[in-house]
Amino acid sequence: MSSSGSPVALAEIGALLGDPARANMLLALIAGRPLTAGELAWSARVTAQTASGHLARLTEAGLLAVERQGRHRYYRLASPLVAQMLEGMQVVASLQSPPRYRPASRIDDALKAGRTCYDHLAGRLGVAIADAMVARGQVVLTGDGGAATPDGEAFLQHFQVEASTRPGQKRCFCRPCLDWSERRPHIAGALGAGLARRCFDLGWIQRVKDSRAVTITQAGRKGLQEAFGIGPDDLVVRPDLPLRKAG
Amino acid sequence: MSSSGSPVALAEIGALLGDPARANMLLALIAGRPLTAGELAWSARVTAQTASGHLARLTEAGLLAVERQGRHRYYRLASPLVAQMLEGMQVVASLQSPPRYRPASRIDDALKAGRTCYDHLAGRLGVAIADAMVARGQVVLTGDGGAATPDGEAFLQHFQVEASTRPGQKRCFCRPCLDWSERRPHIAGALGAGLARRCFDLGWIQRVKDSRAVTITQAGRKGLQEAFGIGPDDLVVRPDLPLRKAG
DNA sequence: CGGACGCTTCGGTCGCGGCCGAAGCGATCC
DNA sequence: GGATCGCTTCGGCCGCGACCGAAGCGTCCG
Repeated sequence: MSSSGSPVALAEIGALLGDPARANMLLALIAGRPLTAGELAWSARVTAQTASGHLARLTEAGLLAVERQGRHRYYRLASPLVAQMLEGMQVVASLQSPPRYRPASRIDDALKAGRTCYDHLAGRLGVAIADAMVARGQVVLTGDGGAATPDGEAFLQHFQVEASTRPGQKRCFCRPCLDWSERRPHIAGALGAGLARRCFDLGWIQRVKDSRAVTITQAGRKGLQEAFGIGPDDLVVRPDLPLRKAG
Repeated sequence: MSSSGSPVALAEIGALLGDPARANMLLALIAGRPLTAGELAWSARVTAQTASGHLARLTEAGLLAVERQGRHRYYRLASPLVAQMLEGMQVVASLQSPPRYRPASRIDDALKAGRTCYDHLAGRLGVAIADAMVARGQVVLTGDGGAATPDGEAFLQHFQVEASTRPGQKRCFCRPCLDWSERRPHIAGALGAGLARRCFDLGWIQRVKDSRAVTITQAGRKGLQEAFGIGPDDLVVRPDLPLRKAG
């Protein structure tokens, strides 16, 4: 009854995300692969009946979409906007007070290692490429923009990246995109998309079925080393924060 | 304990935003003006002692920053990222199930009418400008990019917008930015910033003190009509959704 | 110095909502 | 057909946390 947009609605979304079980379910779905109610119950560490209630609420709120298939029900995020919202919250969450628990991550190490972010690369791989190009003076990234240097344009031509390098057209050529898992920017825009496409075309990376994760092939390791100077060390997924004691 | 980034952290952020009182406080602060604990208590419709507890939690979580000034304590959002996160959630919230209550908004009508979004214009005004330029074939907007047409570049030169129109440099020249109050895109990037700056320089719009809201001057109404063909009707702030019954 | 004011801390009440066991329902398999 | 499986609904328990009254603390004023 008081302030802006829709105070009630915001609180409702917040309350929905405020329960650990529901948060776990949503995070499990952020990878893009539809999951059954049972799988989501497992990943939220609750019984099937509890999960069922949560899923009903999330679906009714429009955050999830559901599809029946035989005796299974497959749930997925209702829209990319939901994924985007979750990533925005993760960014803020990761800025929070220091260490904390450090819940060991598992399946999503694949996503941290490398994934697509719509049409460009993110995760450890995406950030490594961005770092390499910046370090070599091929690309400049600012707070909310970026550009290729003459050196960079030459490299792109040689690397055969297709991205209307003569910009001013169609879409943003180069901009930073904050990476929630690395907490540092990777390259988005036409340049990011062109780089990603070229890596796929060269067979350096492959999509994981039904997921946004990508894996680096043997050829990819060699190629990334030669083209960008990215070595195995640059592709190691580090834990969220350094451990106090070794595990 | 299961999936990605930081499941616990996400749930904590969600729980923080899940309480109507806290959501109201954050929304009251999204305008950018620091508010005292008492003002926030009022806008959340709770007593001072209840508000105090909420504010302590929000501050300790790193969402708010506080500054003592005499016997007052001024609270503000700790970072633009927090505002961004809230706007992202509002976008999702506004996509939710149909009408709902429609809590009458008041003070924030000013924000809906026109505001700055970092360095460019948003709200009804920002969207009206974007619509006008698109309709006149001066600008093309795509899902995540955009560009000026030759006609558009001529207009910008005539309108004396300073924005390294020869792009490829520094920052993204033109991209759409989803407007939570209008639910449609306005123009961001160097072009958006240049347009905003020019409107300020011409005295067409003025910043509201300590707020992101902007007001349109008398000269502005005339100028917007002449330069963009934006009439009074285009600047009317419509209710969140059309009313069922007229009020 | 006393009093008003802004804000926080403490203590106790109470209701919302998460949880699971048991039961119900539909689909699948043999 | 019966057995099994995936999921949902129902009912009851229980704990967390939002709320306010009262009291405490620091600041400003006359």
